Amino acid sequence: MNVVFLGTPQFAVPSLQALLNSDGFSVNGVFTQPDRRAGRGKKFCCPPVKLLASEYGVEIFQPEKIRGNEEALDTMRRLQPDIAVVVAFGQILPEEFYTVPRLGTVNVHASLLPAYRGASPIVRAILNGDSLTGVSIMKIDKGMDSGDVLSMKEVPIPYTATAGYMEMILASEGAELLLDTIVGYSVGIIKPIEQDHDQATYAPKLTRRDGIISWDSQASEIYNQIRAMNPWPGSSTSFRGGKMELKIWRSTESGGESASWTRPGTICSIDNEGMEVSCAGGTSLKIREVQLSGRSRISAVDFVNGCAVTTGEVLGE
RNA sequence: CGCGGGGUGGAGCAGUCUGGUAGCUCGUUGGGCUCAUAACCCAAAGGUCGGGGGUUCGAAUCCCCCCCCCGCAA
Repeated sequence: MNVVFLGTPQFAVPSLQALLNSDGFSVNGVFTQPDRRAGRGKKFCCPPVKLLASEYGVEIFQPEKIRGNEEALDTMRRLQPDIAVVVAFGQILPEEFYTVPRLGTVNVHASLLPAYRGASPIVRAILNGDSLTGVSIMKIDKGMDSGDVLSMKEVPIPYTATAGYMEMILASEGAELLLDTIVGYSVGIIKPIEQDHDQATYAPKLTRRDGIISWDSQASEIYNQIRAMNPWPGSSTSFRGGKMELKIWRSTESGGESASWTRPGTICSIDNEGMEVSCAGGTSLKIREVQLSGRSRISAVDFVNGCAVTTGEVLGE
């Protein structure tokens, strides 16, 4: 079966790899985002999908925009795919494009649809403290992740999981499910099922603001935020009147309690595991790993020793 | 040529502007105190200050080159 693949970041790599490894499929072409100047020094940087595709000698296309692009449409027709697969491509496809393949175009989405439609389903699930998520394979339609679902697989979210970790797990689960699904779909065993649109929820793209910690929240909420914003954008807070910008990479919910009159953000105790910070409602969170801007990640203990942190100092101001 | 921060005993930092062979917290080792302790007290070990070159009587500190790490921005 001929396949055209559309994807860009690391999350899409396992799916492409699975298709390339499978005997039943022939990847005729790969669409991915153009190389961007990115990173320190603004060097050109290839999308991960491009690197993998070029390793296998697959034809690569990097149109700036697919919408309204006759050349891209002609290319798609020329490749004569039986099916197209989209995994975190980063562009909205026009109808005349995704309907070119005989079997249409399917998408791998990292949530149990219709929950968390949109750009960052994994992060939002962790942010909300969910213990269950999954991957869905659905048909692309005009809406945002609103197409008919072909298959889903549930995946538990461990209590300590970070977004980066779940992304890795879901990428490989998605790849596995993708292969089974398009095989089943192509022979007619799997039928598309319409989503319950009334139940849809949305996962908007992250901004840097989502990483700013408000200590006036429950410890559990901040704990989830710290996991969800790892590895990007990280959870940050200011310190010592804004002279220091502190990122918090790892915390544990010690179940500790702080006096309810303590101002949120106050470092109420320090021991050889980290520092206990008071949060809303008398809850507290143990900070274990931090990073000062311009420096590497260090343990909270090293931070305390190096910067002469004392109890009573307040984070977030 | 995107902006910026940093590389100092095992760890994390100060000292660099205003040159004079290095300091803090923690850790390590030994000893003491204690019923006892990741607590407390005393002592010790441990650094060619990222690398190279230059200026100087003298460079962690000033000048030039290189390597590595990180934050922002994308």
